[in-house]
Amino acid sequence: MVEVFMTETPAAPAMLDRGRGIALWHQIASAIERDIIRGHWTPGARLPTEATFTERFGVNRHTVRRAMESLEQRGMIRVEQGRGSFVAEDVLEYPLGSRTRFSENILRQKKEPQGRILGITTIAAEGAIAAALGLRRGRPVLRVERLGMANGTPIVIGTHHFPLPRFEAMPASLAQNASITVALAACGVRDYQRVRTRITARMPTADEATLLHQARIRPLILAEAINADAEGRPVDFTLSCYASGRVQIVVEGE
Amino acid sequence: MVEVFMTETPAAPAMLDRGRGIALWHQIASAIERDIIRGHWTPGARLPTEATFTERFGVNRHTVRRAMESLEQRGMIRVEQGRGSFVAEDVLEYPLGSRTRFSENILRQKKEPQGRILGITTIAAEGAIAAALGLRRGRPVLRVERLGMANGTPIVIGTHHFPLPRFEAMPASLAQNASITVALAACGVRDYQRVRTRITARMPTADEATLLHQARIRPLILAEAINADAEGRPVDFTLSCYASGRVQIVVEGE
DNA sequence: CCTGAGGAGACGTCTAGACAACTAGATACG
DNA sequence: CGTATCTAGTTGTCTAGACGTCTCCTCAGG
Repeated sequence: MVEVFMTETPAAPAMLDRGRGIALWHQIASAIERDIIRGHWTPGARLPTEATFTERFGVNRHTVRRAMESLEQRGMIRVEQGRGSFVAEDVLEYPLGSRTRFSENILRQKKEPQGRILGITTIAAEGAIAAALGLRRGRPVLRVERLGMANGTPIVIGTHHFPLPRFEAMPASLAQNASITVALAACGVRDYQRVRTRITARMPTADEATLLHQARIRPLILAEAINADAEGRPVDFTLSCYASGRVQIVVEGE
Repeated sequence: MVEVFMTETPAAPAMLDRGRGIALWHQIASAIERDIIRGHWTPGARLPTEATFTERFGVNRHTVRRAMESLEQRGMIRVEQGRGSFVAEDVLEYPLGSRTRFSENILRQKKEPQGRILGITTIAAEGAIAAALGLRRGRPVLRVERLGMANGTPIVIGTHHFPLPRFEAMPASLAQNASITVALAACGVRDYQRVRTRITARMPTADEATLLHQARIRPLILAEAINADAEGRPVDFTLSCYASGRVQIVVEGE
């Protein structure tokens, strides 16, 4: 996770009004909230430590902890033992339906979708991949690893599998536009639909945690999905890893 | 409010497992929760004091306070400075619509409606009463004060005003059945509808607080309503006081 | 170069005391 | 009999210290 330390000083100790009927912890919470709303710290940014706030506000550490607790209770910040406190980030709602499209999902929530191709390799389809795509084991498939982002914030790592040679033109398209939908169109698949999605969760690898800008202790949401073309032929078998702290899967009735 | 002190002892200090990785405050909160769920304390009952729990569990008062705070956060209990902690009570949803009927509202939420007539007097209609009922000032009206309950718990004090002599048979009916709807039917009004409802809030008098089993610091929700018969003639002008901690008015579009 | 251990930083828990603020009940006075 | 005051009970706030637990980074050894 990208952690930002702002240099501007937030609310000064002078702001605290002892004996005015408003608890110190409440004043401190309000001051921190004001700075968050004012943009001193952006979503995801790490807040100063308890010790720092203790010094700044000139109060006991437990008083600061009481203030932080109230902010966390309101969903404004996130406190993690051993790591620090962070400004809460918006949780993205990610609907999974028959016509799931990454860019559309992101645009619908007024965010800018971006994609970055992490790697393209050709592998032999085995096990679940072959089964899902209806291929004989050993047949070649194009494996595309893609990082999906919303407003520059990593959201999902998608590992796609496309049968070859049908989709051999994919790499050329992806080189110009990191959109799976556009690349599929370039290969003659102008429309496709979700056949099935399976959702589970697991802990991320170090690389996945780094790519998704999340703590290694934060689980991933995994979605295993099959997409088919208009004729019902499987075109894509995808394994997606979502940053669980930042994405919430919404499964609607189909 | 009726406050009940159970004689049975809840979770004993022996239940606490120090050094087992589960925080003491969490164990205490779970023990209290278990006793609430088990029925040791009924909704509305006052819980033992912080000092009592401190003794029972053999821990510091702040540890107990941390446990109580977590229970309050989950809506399981209600903590009031200077008074004590109470088991939270279900909040009754009370819809106000064109066909508001006390008994139907209560039954719809699977509770047993009860009524108790507090008093019946004849007064001269003045001010708002005369205006609302379309009467000349000074005309006699029957004033009926009624306590509405759900499962024996007081919900509302309703002060009804019925024009005389049209409703002179009301007392006889109410003597047998404390139902306003039944009494109106006995006087020939088989159906009626809400004309208008005005909602506001105020602090209760000592008597009202006692009747509604609530603290004097807890405000009342007031509803001022006019009901009319099928011909549109006003039949009832009602002032209702609802226990705000136990009732939530739901106003639907008409 | 990779892995493990150690140390430093940061939050979590528990104890303890003191005083503030609120509430309820009892008592006294008009 | 009603009102005001006082006292005791109960929760709220703030301070303070000590130690536990988690995380991350650095360094040393294989």
